[in-house]
Amino acid sequence: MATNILITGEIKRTLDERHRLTLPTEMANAVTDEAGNTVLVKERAGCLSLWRAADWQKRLDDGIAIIEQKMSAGRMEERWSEVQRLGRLLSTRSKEIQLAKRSRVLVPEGFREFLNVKPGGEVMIVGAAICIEIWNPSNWLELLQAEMPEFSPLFKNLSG
Amino acid sequence: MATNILITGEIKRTLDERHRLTLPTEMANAVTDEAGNTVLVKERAGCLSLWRAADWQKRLDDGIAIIEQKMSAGRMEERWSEVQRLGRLLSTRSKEIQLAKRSRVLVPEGFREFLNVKPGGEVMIVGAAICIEIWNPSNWLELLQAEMPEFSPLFKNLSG
DNA sequence: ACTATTTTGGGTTGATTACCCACTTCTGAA
DNA sequence: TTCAGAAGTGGGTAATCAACCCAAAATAGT
Repeated sequence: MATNILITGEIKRTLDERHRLTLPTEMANAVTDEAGNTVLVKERAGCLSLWRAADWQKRLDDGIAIIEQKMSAGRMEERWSEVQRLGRLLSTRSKEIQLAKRSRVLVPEGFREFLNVKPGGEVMIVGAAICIEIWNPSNWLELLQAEMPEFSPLFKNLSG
Repeated sequence: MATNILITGEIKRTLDERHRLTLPTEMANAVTDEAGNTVLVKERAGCLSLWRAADWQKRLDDGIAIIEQKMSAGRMEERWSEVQRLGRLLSTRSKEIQLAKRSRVLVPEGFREFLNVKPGGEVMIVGAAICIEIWNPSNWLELLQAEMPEFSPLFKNLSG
């Protein structure tokens, strides 16, 4: 459950008929904190990510700090609505869950349309260093095609 | 019933024929104070919010403080309109209610048109950190589309 | 005061999910 | 190649909870 190890790897899995998905055990452990909690996040259309709840909290705190900083310059009246706004957006974007048997995710209602993979369909599970991402295969391909050109020269340099 | 924990979560519910709707128990507890009171507030067209009575009071007090501050600095004519505005706010914007058993809210007369959801229709219930909000689904979608673009870059920066 | 209508609380049902177990597949060692 | 253990998959079952329905209570109207 060490966090100082980067989460890596890419694997294809299928979503079962009940919207469940088994993660590679190693990855599952990496996104489960001491309390057994994980946070599921809507990243972009066709992509969800999973975080150790503790790590996510930290990221969130940083975000709040920035907003507070901005707010302190503004009027008191606006503080309330800003906090409200942040909370609201957080609610749509993320949800705390726990993995069944420590390695199976149930993709909850509301996250399903976002991922846009039908039960029985395939997803890509990708380690993204600090979290893992669950991709709709076609969105994943799209991203690769867009980003590979930048990545490729880098890769050439390293191997040359 | 701690206030230092953010209220989060997003869920779709339906309004019954009697203008009632059941909240998730956890959320219901979060907006109910020791005396069992909750305040229902007209937030904007298509959106109502629910507060622990004590928290709402605090927000009101902050608002009053600002108005007093403005008034003492401002001209006489502004006094009246501000006072008038405050009065309207107090009498029409919010109402103290209590949740029925099983965490059921009755949306009172006067708040119904504001929410603009027909009995039998659907609403989104959204945790907004310090309160929970009840949204007309189409207004909710509208807001998300408007605010998501500004929200996402903020978080992108944090992970980079 | 009695009836009709609305409001409120409580019970029921059906769908969803958590939990569990059994079967299959994969991996690595002998 | 075979075997043992781990990893992954599928599915049955029980518990949970929202939506619905109904009965009791409250309110209004005549």
